[in-house]
Amino acid sequence: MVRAHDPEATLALLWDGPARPRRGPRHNLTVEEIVDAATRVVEEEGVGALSMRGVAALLGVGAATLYTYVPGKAALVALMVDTMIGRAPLPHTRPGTWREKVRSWAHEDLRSYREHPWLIELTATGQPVGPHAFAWTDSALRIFEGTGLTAHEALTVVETVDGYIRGHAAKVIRADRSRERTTPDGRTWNTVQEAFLATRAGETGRYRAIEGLDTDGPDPHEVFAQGLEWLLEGVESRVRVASEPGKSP
Amino acid sequence: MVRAHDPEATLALLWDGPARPRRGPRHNLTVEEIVDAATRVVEEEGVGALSMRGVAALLGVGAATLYTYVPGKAALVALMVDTMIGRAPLPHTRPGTWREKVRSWAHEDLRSYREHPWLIELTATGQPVGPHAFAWTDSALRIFEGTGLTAHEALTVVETVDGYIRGHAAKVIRADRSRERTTPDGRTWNTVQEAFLATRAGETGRYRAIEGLDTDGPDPHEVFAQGLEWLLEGVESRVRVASEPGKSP
DNA sequence: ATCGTACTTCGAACAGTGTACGGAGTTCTA
DNA sequence: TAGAACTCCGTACACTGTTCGAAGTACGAT
Repeated sequence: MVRAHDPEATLALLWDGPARPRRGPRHNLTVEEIVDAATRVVEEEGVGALSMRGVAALLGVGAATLYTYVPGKAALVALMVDTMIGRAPLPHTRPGTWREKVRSWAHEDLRSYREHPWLIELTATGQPVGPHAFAWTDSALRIFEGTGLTAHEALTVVETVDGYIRGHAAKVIRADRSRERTTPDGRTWNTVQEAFLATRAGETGRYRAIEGLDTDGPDPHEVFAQGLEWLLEGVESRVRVASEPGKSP
Repeated sequence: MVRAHDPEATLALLWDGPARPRRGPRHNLTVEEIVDAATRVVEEEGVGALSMRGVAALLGVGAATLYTYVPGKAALVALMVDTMIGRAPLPHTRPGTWREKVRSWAHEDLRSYREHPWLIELTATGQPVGPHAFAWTDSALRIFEGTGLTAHEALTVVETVDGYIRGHAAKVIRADRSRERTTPDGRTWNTVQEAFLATRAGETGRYRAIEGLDTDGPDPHEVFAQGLEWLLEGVESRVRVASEPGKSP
């Protein structure tokens, strides 16, 4: 197979699928089977458990065999991510005004990231853009057709919201994990840290702003929802200006 | 030393420093020296190059020695991160209105993440909260003293903006990297991908929204700045309501 | 029908990784 | 002055992604 550190090989695989060879023995596996197996691994055991050897073993082949299907682990991850993006509903097909469409896309996205945290973890490094990601962006742009925004402006909004979602998805996932993860003696990481910080926060009037908090901090999911409305309010004022001069209705 | 997978040991080290032992030979190193060395490694060679063996070698000791100073790699990372946070100026000391303070904190933060990408990469997993992070949050809350927002509401705003910044910092860093990283034959990853996608985008009217883009997409840094203003506009409308009834001026 | 070539499969090896263990040497306390 | 408590660290364990080369297979061209 082609060099591992060449994005071109990964792009070709993402967009055109495997090149069918004209000689030699038949493949016993397909790229899809490998992607499925790898996805099963991260879904059940987390990103840390994803290894070429592990995936190969799951499929009953040797580790080196995978390299005839896929240029390397990074490409496999890119395939996993793009496949997953392909499962999400396209944003422009959602009902309602542009604002309702964006809101429901954002909430659906967050839900999906929480359910499949590996999606956030594995896209942190930045994959080559696959066909599903590309089509998704095209669909997101269409949300703003008829608002008077240029394509450039619409993409600015989409990227803004996407960045917002991903930043907060990471926050929510961290909170989820610290509530799930336990110390050897059975307490959660969350309670350990909360208890520890409580002893420090009360110290003689340092941190006086934090003392003003009656309860614990706000729930990350509520923060997400509230902040999203603030962001959309700002976008809305921009859209109002764009639709004024008498362009599209 | 104490168990590696116990956050309590890390918290104690972060907040109280190393426990001074009453017997045995003196230490030849300090925790700070180790944290400095580790920071030097990630600063110069990236997160991928951070290893206990590497840090130990830099300090002229055996790898196992580090474990008498620090419970494990995760704790070392937590120390690195909190130390770095301690170097940032406290947000409430910035000049101007609350909005100007938030804006300058956000831009300064992005600049810092770009300069030290490891900060984003290493905080993705979620560290225990250290004293500098805690003090930083306290300071951020003070920005909203006198706005009529409750501490709870103020923290919602702070967390909202923080999530926004981090999501977009990740985006900007990815863009930076794809502009820097080159294939064996000298082209950047960015140009390779752009060229590839150009051949696909032109295909017979699929992706018609993307075709509407005259130039390349917007610069991630501009997206960040623009979206931040939108977000702050939404927050401002909330603050206006809070300051109306005649609470604080 | 045969030969060479392109191909798949995969064991082995390379250069790493974090961390546990146990022995040797050192320092302070009782 | 004995021994406990400590530091230092070589070694080992169970891993990682990826490359290489040998062995076997299927097809295209002759």
